[in-house]
Amino acid sequence: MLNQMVEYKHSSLDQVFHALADPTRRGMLDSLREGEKAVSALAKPFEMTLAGASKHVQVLVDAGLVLRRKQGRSQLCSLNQRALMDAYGWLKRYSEFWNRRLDQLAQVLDEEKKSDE
Amino acid sequence: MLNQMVEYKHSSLDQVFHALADPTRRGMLDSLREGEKAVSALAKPFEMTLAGASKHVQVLVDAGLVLRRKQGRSQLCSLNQRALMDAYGWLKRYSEFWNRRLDQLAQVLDEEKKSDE
DNA sequence: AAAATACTAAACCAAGCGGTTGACTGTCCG
DNA sequence: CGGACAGTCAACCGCTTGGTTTAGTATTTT
Repeated sequence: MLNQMVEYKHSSLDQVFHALADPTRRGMLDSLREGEKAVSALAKPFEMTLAGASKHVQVLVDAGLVLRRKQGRSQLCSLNQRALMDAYGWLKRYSEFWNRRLDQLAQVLDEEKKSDE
Repeated sequence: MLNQMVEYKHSSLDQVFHALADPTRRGMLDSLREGEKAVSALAKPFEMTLAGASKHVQVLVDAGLVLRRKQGRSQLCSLNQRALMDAYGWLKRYSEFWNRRLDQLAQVLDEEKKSDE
């Protein structure tokens, strides 16, 4: 529980977006949408040593995007909603920005249409 | 193996998320929501040389997040919707993933509630 | 007990990043 | 015209990144 609180300390958006900026890591997240997977299973689709893949997983965990739990000699990974939603929420403001602009545009076009008639 | 990576290779998402991973650049995007601004105006809030800020703007332009047009000796920058929406769209899949999971959870809880009654 | 599996840690390397300075190109103004 | 202003370019610097190899620790299998 202390872990959970400390996990998202400072400016996590830096870490989250950085983690998302790599195609291997985005591929791993995609893969995790199918369910919990071991590190070696996540690594399989990529031409890379296990050690390399393990480092990518660590980046995802540090960013709070992925949770890891030990089971036997495996580390089972799963998606963590929190950090993804942080990034999603940040971008949402821009979606709202553009929807507003598009609404304004629609309004302008409507006015023009009316004055045409 | 590499085939499965092809989907993400050369992806502009790399550039977009990389651009978003820096607080200075996110600050510039925020600033641009107020409207078109010159590079020097974008640079002002940050303790940084103009040359440094100019490089950040270049990263945003390369990622397709910002448009630049010349006016006199100024370069006027504005938000570009496309790349932001690419990133937003990518993350949206995870929002859908979690909504689905939450729906399932709600359903399970509903079932439990019914059998309690 | 021995061997195989699933990782992580550490050291290393080339390439890239964020930042600076200094020189340069245009553009505006007195 | 000659400065001042807005910005980019190029070289450089220290640090980080993505990848490797090699070694080591648990854990499972035989």
